[in-house]
Amino acid sequence: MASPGGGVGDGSGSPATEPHEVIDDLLEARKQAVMLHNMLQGTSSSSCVAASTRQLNQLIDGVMSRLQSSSLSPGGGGRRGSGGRKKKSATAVAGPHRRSSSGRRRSKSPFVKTVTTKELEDGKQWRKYGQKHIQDSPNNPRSYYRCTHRPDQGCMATKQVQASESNPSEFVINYYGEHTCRDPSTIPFVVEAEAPIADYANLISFGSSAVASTSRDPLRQSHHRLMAEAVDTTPSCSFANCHSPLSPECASEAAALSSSLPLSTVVGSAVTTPSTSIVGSAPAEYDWPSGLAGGDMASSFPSSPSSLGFMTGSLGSFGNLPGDDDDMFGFDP
DNA sequence: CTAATTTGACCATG
DNA sequence: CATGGTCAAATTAG
Repeated sequence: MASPGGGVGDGSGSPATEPHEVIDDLLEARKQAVMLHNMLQGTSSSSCVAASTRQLNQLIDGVMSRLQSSSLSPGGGGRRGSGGRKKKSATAVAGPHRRSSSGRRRSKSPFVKTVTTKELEDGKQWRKYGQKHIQDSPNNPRSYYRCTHRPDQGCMATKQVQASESNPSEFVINYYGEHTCRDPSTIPFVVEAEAPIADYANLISFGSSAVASTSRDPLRQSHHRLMAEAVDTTPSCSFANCHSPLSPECASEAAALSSSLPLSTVVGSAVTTPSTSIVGSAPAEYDWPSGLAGGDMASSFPSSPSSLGFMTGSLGSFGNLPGDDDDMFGFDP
């Protein structure tokens, strides 16, 4: 059903929660996430072992309940057409054009990365799906691309390419979303994740464990491992300091973690061009295209290490903590 | 033939 | 209502 772009039939029921309630929940969730983050980061050796498990569970519980309750529930079906699409001249006319789309607008700086470069190649495969003249620069139309693997892998990454007004030889590229696809040719590692990973799944997946568990996504075998990598910065710290004598597993798992760590962190090398300036930002409220709610965006694959130096954080939704830590994203020029 | 692009229409948001 | 993002039929390229 609900295949991307397909039927998406009705936007019927669904009580549509009040926006401020949503924000409220999100704020609360964020607050707790911050606390969680602080706990993980500021592991004063004693508090690590003592306070940890229970309080962490409580916090995560709180965050999850907030994220799952009221507004953000995946099944709620608030997303897509949000009510009713009206479809003008198709229903019975059967004219040359049958529209069943919903143009959703993206304004509000979303999870976007802006890159100015001369090179259009970035190592990924994009399919152009639109082009528009925009007010901003009438001379240079904006082209809309999305990942080629969207239909088969559900990769929701998109980008907008536009020639720079000031520098016609350069292009301003906006990247939206993250690649959940993988290059079939360059699969660096095969993951046979089983037992120990489950812990991380619980730890990391806040909203997604519940959500993703019902997902019909066929290729989420390796998610856990990858997610573990994505969050590496924080938990590895706590693991390292924790080294509780009670759990040898902790150490071994930490080792496993850190060993897989560099994979996702060091990739920023072969990006695209010698000189690219990145002006990216990761604002607060960005509702992913179909991520949390749609249930068909499967957490995150870092994609092929050779091409993507950005968007490695699966926790991007929580990414902007008020402090100064955007280390969750691998945005390092 | 299949896959990618072009292009105009549709539609949500401000 | 204007603007911008997306869809999908039609067209072109491989």
